[in-house]
Amino acid sequence: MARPASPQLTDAEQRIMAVLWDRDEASVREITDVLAPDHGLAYTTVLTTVRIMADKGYVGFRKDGRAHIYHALLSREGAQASALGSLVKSLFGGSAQSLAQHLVKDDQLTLEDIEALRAEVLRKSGGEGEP
Amino acid sequence: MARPASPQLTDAEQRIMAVLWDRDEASVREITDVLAPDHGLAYTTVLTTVRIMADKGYVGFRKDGRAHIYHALLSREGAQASALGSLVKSLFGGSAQSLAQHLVKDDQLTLEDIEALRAEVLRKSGGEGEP
DNA sequence: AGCCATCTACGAATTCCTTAGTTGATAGAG
DNA sequence: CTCTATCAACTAAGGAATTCGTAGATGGCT
Repeated sequence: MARPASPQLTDAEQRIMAVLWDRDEASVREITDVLAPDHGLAYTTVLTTVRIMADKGYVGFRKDGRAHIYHALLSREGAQASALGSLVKSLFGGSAQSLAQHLVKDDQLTLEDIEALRAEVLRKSGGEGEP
Repeated sequence: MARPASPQLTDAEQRIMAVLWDRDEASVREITDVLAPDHGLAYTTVLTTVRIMADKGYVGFRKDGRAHIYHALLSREGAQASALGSLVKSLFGGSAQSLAQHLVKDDQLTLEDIEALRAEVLRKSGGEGEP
């Protein structure tokens, strides 16, 4: 009857993880300052969230004087894959192609970007066992 | 001091919107049945959610006997752009190219898909003022 | 009418997000 | 050494979101 716990990173958690992925480790003060321009969250908000994330095992920390210095325990790639997968499924009918078309339509992918994607696909399917 | 209202569609709202976008209009019973295989939500859960969405102005409805038949009042494209934008920003450092590379790496975009994207870009930049 | 199925309405329980207020420890002044 | 200012952590509380059970209303069927 109650709301189930979120199976993947929530928005607040994502924001904080992004900071930790960018700089390997950071104090609550640093995270708050980095997030300030876009979100302007209170220090205690960030503190509470990272503490919960530590309880969940998403982040670890070491003590430096009084402060806790946090670091990510989840990979950026895994979180990206999870979030991307659920977005494709829920809003794009399971079609990654449909999502990509959207990016093109909004001018977020240039011709150069697409050539690079094409090269990547060819590299993958072309060299299939050759180091 | 409280959590601010979500600026965009939440997960539960997205699920329901996806159904309404697929079939123009639907009763609570229909939405519940469509969502059943993947999510198995109770009828009343769906009912409560669509009612809230109606309050927010996300969906409208007409009465058919006792039942309410709901229809979307938001465009699929707008929701896609909003969700995609925030995902790119939060997890991919603002780089749509990085997101696309991820799709390629996970074999979610085929060579054919990419050729189609390429054609689309060329069509856009090619015909630039011709009706 | 009376019964049954189905719908809406309401509210409880739980998680998530946010912040104010409190507590505790460290450092510096006297 | 004590007092105080500062800074970090912790606690508590409240609103938003999600889930579902229970109750009430309504229409069809015998």
